[in-house]
Amino acid sequence: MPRCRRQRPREGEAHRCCPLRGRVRGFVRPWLLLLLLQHPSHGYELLERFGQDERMPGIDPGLLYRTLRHLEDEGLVRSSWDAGPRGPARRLYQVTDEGIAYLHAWAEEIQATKERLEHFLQAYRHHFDRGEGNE
Amino acid sequence: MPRCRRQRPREGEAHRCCPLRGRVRGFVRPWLLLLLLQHPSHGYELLERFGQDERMPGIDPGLLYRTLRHLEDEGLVRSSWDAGPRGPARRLYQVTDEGIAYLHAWAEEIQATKERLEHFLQAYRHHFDRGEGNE
DNA sequence: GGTATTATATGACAAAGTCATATAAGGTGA
DNA sequence: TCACCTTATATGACTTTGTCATATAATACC
Repeated sequence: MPRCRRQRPREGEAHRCCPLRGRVRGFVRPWLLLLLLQHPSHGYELLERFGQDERMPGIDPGLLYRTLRHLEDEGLVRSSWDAGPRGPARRLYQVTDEGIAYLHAWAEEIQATKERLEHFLQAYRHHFDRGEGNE
Repeated sequence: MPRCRRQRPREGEAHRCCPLRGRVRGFVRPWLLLLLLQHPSHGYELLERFGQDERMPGIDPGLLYRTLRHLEDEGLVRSSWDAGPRGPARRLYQVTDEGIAYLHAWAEEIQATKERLEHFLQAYRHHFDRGEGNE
C-alpha cells in the first residue's frame, strides 16, 4: 500500500500513514440515532456498543461526544443528566421525532450508497476478470 | 428533514442546508482509479464520465482536479500533456502499478463497507418492522 | 490519601467535499 | 481584429468528518 506523501511526519516520529485513506466516511450519525432508538444510552455506553460489533464502524470518543452534541443542537436527540447506580453522572440521550424523520432520510441515502458501492464492485470485478487472462 | 443549525446563511441569502449531511463520503479516489484504468482520460472528460452515470457519486470540478494531483503526488497515477484534436492542451492521466495495488486494497475496503451498510439497513428495518404495529 | 474506573469534553490538526471564481488556449462569427 | 463561447485546468475560502492527544471531574476501592 502506498504511503501518503503529502503529510509530513512530526519531528522525531515515524511517518504516520493517513488512517482515513481507504475508508468510507459519514456514517456515524445514523448509527448513533439507530443505537439510541434501540435503547437510550449515554456516551460511554455507546462507545462500548460501537466497539462490541465489528460490523459497525470504529469510533473515536472525541468524535462521539461531539457528534452527540451536534445532534442535540439540531434537535435530533434530547439529553438529560442521569445519576447512574455508580460512577459520575452521565448524560442520557434519546431520539426525538425529528431525529426519527432524519434517520428515515438517512436510511434511504444509505440504501442508495450501498447500491453505488455495489456498482463500483461490479465494475471493478468486471475489469479485472476480463483483464486477467490477457495481460 | 431538519435543517442545519450550525451553519449561518450568508448575508441576504436563504439558508442553504448542508448538502453533505446525509451522504456517505470518501469514495472518489477509487472511482477515479477505476475509470482511468478502463481508459486513460483527462480531468474534463472524467468530469463528464462521472456526470453521465447516476450510479456514480457526483463530483465537483475543484475536488476532481485536486484529487488527481494528490493521486499523482502519491505515485498512483502519472500524467502527460496531450495536445488534443481541438481546444487547449489537456493533462492525460493513467494509472501506475502502485495505483493498481492501491485500487485492490480499496476494493476490499469497499466490500467491507458495503457489508457494514447492509448490516445497518438490516438493523434499521428490523427495528421499524417490529415497532410499527406496537406504537 | 492515592490510584483506578467511569464519564464527558476540548484543542489541534488532517482529509474530504462544496462553492465560487480565476486563468488560459483555441474556435467562431461579426 | 475583437468579442464571445467552449474546453480545460486550477486555486481560495470554507464546512464537515474524523484522528489523536489530553484535560477534567466524580466516584469506587484499597
